[in-house]
Order: sequence, then C-alpha cells, then structure tokens
Amino acid sequence: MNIFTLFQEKVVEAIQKVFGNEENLASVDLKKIVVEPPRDASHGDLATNAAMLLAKPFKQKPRDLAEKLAEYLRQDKDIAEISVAGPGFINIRLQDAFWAGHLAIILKNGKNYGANYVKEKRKVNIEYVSANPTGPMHVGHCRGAVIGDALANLFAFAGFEVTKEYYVNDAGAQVDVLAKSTYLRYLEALGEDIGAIPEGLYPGDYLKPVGKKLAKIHGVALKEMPESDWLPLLRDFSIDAMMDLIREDLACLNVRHDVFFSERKLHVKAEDGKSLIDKTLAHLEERDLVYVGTLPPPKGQKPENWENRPQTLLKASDFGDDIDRPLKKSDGSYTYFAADVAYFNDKFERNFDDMLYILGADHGGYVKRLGAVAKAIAGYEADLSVLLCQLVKLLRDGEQVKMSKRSGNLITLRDVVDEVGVDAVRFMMLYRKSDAPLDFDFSKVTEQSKDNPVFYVQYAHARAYSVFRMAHERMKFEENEWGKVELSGLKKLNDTTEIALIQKMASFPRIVETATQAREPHRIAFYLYELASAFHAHWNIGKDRPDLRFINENDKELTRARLGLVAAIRDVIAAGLLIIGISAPTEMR
RNA sequence: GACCCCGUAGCUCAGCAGGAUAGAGCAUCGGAUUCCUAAUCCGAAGGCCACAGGUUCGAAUCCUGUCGGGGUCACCA
Repeated sequence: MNIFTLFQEKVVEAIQKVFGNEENLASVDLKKIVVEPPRDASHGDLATNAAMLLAKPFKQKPRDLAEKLAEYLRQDKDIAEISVAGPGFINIRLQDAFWAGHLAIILKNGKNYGANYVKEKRKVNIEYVSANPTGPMHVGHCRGAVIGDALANLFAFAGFEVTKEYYVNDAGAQVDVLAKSTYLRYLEALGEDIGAIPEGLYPGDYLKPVGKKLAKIHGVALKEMPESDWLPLLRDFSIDAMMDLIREDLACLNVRHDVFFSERKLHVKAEDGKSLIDKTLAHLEERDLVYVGTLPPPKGQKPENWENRPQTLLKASDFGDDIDRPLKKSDGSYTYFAADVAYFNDKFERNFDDMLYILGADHGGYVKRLGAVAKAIAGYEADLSVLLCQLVKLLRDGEQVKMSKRSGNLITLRDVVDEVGVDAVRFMMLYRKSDAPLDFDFSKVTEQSKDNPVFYVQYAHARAYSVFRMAHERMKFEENEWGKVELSGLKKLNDTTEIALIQKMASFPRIVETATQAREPHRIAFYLYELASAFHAHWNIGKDRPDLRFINENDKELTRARLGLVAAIRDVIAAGLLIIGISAPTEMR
C-alpha cells in the first residue's frame, strides 16, 4: 500500500464532499492533485497542492479553499495535525499510531513490501544486451545489460509479467566472418601456421578454443571439404560457442535472460515456402504500407556517393518516422530492418502489451523507426518504448582508455567484473540516470571501493544483522523473533527519529511506482542510499543518547519493538537490493 | 543540413508528468571511537540550476530560440 495514494484519495474525497456543489468541479483534473512528502520535514508528514489547483476554476483564494479542506480532513482519525501554509499548501501530520501501524504492515509484507502494486498485470517484454554473437562481451555492453536487468526485476516486483529477451543477430554477413575466422583457428589447432589474422576477420584469442574443439571433433575432415560445405557447419558451431561465451559473461554480471531469440528463425522458410519475414511483409502489403521507391539522399552527406536505387520501402513516415525505411536491398534481399519488423510482429503475436528495448546511444536513430514499426503493426494494441543508455567512457587514472578491436586491447566485461566485482559494477551502472553519459574510472572504483556507495548500502544491511547478533548474545533473542512484534509493542516507537525512519520506509512503494512508470531503475539505487544513510545516522544517535539504542537490556519489550524497526529496514533494503541485483550481505568485516 | 541526449556547488551527479529556503557524495576545514562493526556519524564552507525570452498564482522542472559538450543520420549489422 502506498500511503501517498491513500491520502490522495482522501483529499479527493474531501474535495467532492466540501465543494460538491461548485459548478466548475467537473473541469478540475483531480489527477493533478498530489500528496507527497514535503521538502522540509518540519512542515509535516504529507503535503498537498489541492487548494492551489482549485483556486482558478473556483475563483477563490487558495488559502481560503485550503482552510475549508483542512477543516474537513481534520476529522480523519489518522491525522494529528493539519495546517495551511505558504501559498496554500495543506500540511498534514499523522498520528504516531498510524506510523506504528504502518510499520506493522511493512513487517507483515517483509521483502514484498511495495511489490505487486499494479492493478492490470500487463505482459512486458524487455529486450536488452542483444550484442552480436561474434565474441565476448565488452565493457560497452555492461550498462545496457545492468539497466535492462534491473528494469526487468523492477517490473516483475511491481507485478508485471516480465520476459527478459535477447535478440541474437545471427543472420548477417558478420556470421560468415565469424565462421571464417573460426576456420583459421581450426587450421591453427591442426598445427598449421596461419600467420597474422587477415584484415576483416576477427583476430581475438577467444576463437582459439573453438578451433581446438573443432579439430578434436572433426580431425582433418573439414580441411578436406570445400568452403561451401564447411561454412554452414562452422556458422552454427561458432555461433553456439559464442552464445555460450556470452551467457557465461552475462552470468558474471548476474544477468540471465528468459528467451534468446534467433534472427535466423525469421529467415527460415516454413513448409509453405515462406519465412516469417515474408509473411509479415505480405501482411503489411495487404494494408498498403509497402511500396517500391527511391529515397532522397541524406542531407549533409557527400552527395557524390549517392546512388538512386529503387527499393522496397515501408511507409514509416505515415507513423511518425522522418523517412520511409528500406525493407529490401536493391538486390532484393531483406534488410536488417525487415527482420526487425518481423521480430516485432512475432513479439506482438506472443501477446505482449509492452515491448521495451534497451539500446545504446549509438542506436538513437532507431527510436523513431521502431516506434513506427510498432504503430504500423500493433496500432494502439501494444506499446513499444525505447530506453537509450548513453555511452560509458572508460577511464584509468583520469585518462580515457582507448579500445580498438584491431590492436586487441579490448576490455571485456569480464575484465571489469574481475577487477571491481559484480556488485560494484552493477551499482555504478545504476547510480546514474541512463540518459546521462557515464564516466567509469577503474582506478577510482577500485581504489575508493570503501567509499563506493554500494558498500554503504550493503553495510547498512549488514549492520542490521549486527544488531540481531548482539540481541541474541546479550538478550537471547532468537532469529525467528527479530521481526515478530505486536502492534501494541510497536507503539513504543515514538521518538521522532524512529518515526522518521518509518516514514522513509513508507516512501519505498512510491519510489517503486515512479521508478516503474518512468522506467528509471536508478531511482531505487538512490533511494537505497538515502535509506541506508538514515539508518546509519540513527545508529549514531545512540552514541549521544543511549536511551535510543536498539538494544536496551533493561527493557525486553522495547528492544523487541526496536528489533522490529531494524528488521523492517533490513527487509526494505533487501527488497531494493534484490531489484537492482546486488547481494545483501549479513556481515562485512 | 536533420534528429536524439546532456549542460545544477571546485569535481562526480540527484532533483524535472511545475510547488514552499535547490540536495547528496568526493575534495577542503573542524569535530565524534572506554558506548549496538568509525566500511559510520555530526558541523562549516561552497550556487545568476549554460544564456535569453515565453506560459502561470508559482519554473532547475514545461515551450521557443541561442551557445557549449556527446551521439546518430541511405542497400552494414
């Protein structure tokens, strides 16, 4: 339950009761009335802008309206104090008992507090990573992988039905390049001197084991075949090998997909001689959305390279794109885009309501055309949205690390994880909103790992357990008693600092909602940092005020209540860490 | 030429479906440890929210334009 929504409903109800006979009430957009935590805690627990929004349509002073609403709301048993301030804000302070009751709710829900808030359980497809299966994953892939994964967890937590998907680009020319590169490594494994890897092929060492494996399975057999025979064989073999490699890389980051969708599947002819792309295009043709034409040359490019070629085009500009997009190359074969269209169609036929694409900033030009595809195929029956992650700039000691495939100083995802650890990598990637570029300085992340916010949050979780351990040692509290408190016991928690902690936890469901709606998993990371900070601060208050320490050996019931508070914090932090996919240690030394 | 993202403290960034005095961390300076892990906390200092207009009761937040930084732009994948 989100207390802000709860009180928003109460305020709306109050408006209808108090101003029911205002003729302009119908014209007021009640959704714009918000109840939120005031910026300054001294204003109260909740604040609403209702009166200010009503002032214009009602032609009355906002403060007068606020007074009337406040008078009505004052009857609410949960409200301790209500006042009008500033230009017409209504500030509400709630009864301590309300917060005790809310703490009981948190404890009852445990790690599911804030979960499953959605009323309509939409089917959501989140496609992320989708790196080409031609080698190991490099750092550049990290960000999308982590953001996509955290977003998927977030949506699942919110109560959506989520499928995590990886689109395997295994149909283009790069696959032949891969197969040929593997073939060389195979020859090498047979003892031949292959010299330097020729320009245009993949030089990476990661293909060596694949070549060896081939030599082991096939001996010299492949060597004696013509290329037309070994090529298709090696395509499959090396793609499988690369996908295994990628899956392992992703596992290092704790990223696991539900579906790996092969692009080749879209090109394969079915029994009726038609591929999925054929069928999708036929369907679009029926609706007159496809035509043969030529595209204008892009402005700002050298026009001398431009050739006027008739191509099969999708009328993407009818659906918000800048220009129409080619479905077929001039030689009649399908473009990559055509496969994309068929792929979207496939997702649509799998009944997803929302398709999310997590793409790198270098794919910014795709946003409009993907949107057009969705509109053309699904109309308003499904939503497609694209989340662009800006690029990661890799630094070491403040110097940019240059990567180039040719010189072989490619920094892989695994290098990064090995050096700084999964938790730190994931947190770093999420401790920034995705549409801002990210500087990732190795030396900083490793050297300052103690100052890394991830440890700060994890430490708060560990600290909770430290309290439990101490409670066990000193007062014989057992593990199953940590969060077990009656409401009457929780009412002992009436210090303002304790209430403030409960309030901080109470905003978690709201954060989950806004993070889901805005598709911004970084909000969870920031929230966790704040909650951890509040907990650490409260802990230290115990130094000056021993009466506020969690453990009070003279009062078992008070201690029990405070352990409840700690358990709730532990649960909320654990829930948040689970969403962003970071471990929640019970001890850090 | 067009499109997308960004511009907030010395540095790295939050805040942006409009709300009250713009917040953290780092760095700087000053404090807290016989006391539940100091991987922590408390305090000080630090701002024309790039600039200029507009919308309104109210703008860091929305709109337009300018400047600056990054990315992208026809049969590649």
